[in-house]
Amino acid sequence: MTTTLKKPQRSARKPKGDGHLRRGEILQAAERIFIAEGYQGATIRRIADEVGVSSTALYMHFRDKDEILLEICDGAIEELLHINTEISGQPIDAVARVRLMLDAYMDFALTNPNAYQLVFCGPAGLLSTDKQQMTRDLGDRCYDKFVGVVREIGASGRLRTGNVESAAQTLWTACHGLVALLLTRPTFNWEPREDLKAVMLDGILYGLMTD
Amino acid sequence: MTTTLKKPQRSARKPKGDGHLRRGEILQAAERIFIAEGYQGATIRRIADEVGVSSTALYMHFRDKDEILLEICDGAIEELLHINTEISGQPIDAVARVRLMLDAYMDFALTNPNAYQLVFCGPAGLLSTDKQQMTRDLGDRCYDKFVGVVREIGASGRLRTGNVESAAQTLWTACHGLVALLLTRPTFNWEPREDLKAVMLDGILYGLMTD
DNA sequence: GCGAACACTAAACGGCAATCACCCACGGGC
DNA sequence: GCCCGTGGGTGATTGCCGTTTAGTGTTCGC
Repeated sequence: MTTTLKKPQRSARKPKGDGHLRRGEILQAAERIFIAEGYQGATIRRIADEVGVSSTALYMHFRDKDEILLEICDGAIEELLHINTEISGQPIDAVARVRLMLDAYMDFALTNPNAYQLVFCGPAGLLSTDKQQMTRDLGDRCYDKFVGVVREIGASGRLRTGNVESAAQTLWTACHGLVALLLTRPTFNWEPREDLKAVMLDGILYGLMTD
Repeated sequence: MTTTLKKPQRSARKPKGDGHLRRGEILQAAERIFIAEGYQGATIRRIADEVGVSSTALYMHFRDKDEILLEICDGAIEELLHINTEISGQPIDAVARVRLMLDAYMDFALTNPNAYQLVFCGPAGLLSTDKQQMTRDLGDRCYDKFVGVVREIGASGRLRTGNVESAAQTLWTACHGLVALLLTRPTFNWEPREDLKAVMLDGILYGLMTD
């Protein structure tokens, strides 16, 4: 029991100079490139160059490329979860909380376009499902916060149509559609973003719930 | 054995076909693979193998890979344009026509998932804008048909909120959001598709227009 | 001091889109 | 009957990509 442990020294051994910093450096460099140039531009070699190490070195700290980018996305989504948690606890009308959440969701997408697209717009097979598990869990927790408030509305009989789940999924996907197309088709002749957000929120909340 | 033959077994090489026949063969093979395996799976080599020619031969008939796949998408979108044109001319209430169009749009996306994702969900920089010109034009004509009907509704004072353009864009993007997430996150715990479509259409039409 | 773990590297692998330098059967003008 | 331009075709190559392998020097616990 007390002997022949595989990794006892690993934790006992204090990380020396560079080792424990490297991971953070990689994440920072990857985030810069990813934000500036998106998924296609954030190649292993570019990131490694930015850090000043060989591309192989990245595999010391991450299993593969997607793990790096998804960890960046996780950071962003944690922010969203925090926002949702805060809104969910506010002592205001449930519909107002739903509106705040959806508004924050759209703002989140527009402020983190590359992270949002990677997580929510990525073609079905681009990222393998199991690698996304962590990110998915975070997203699900955001969704759960959201459903909780919609459930309140349903419990007080204010859902105009559908059940709680279908109403929540409709609200979510509608807002997703707006920001997704704003991001992926920037050359389209869009009305002002704030106008579209307002029309979307007014319309869909009015359409699905009663005051 | 016969002599003086360099490559007697070269029957693998296709008999010479006229240029335009070969072009059609390539499109058909590409469509099969594209439908079955999506953008990532439809590589130049796979398509060329399927046709039975070298990968280089594809560049005789198409400028690059995207031109092949976009031409497939164009065919699909032409169908949608045809459907929209038919609906647009039907002698029924304008709101009913809008509903039919949106319903057809979502059906189109769900029956042509890969084409839909390539055209409407593709990350901002995946396909260069100019290569998509033809496809974009087709999409715009579909949208124009749609806006035309929304304009009728606006002209008769039945828009509850926003102007014609923002209402049309809101309706379109909301429906896009639903099908886009249904396609890209197939493992999510969705309500039945038909239920979601109904709640979305009921909700958003009720929210944006009066009867 | 020594062996093991660590942080890292150069080189290579296989796959991708795209390009290059050819090759050759065909058909019209001579 | 011969010549030759041309269009459809090819294998080799380029230059990316993510990832793997084998190896190098430094450092640390013992």
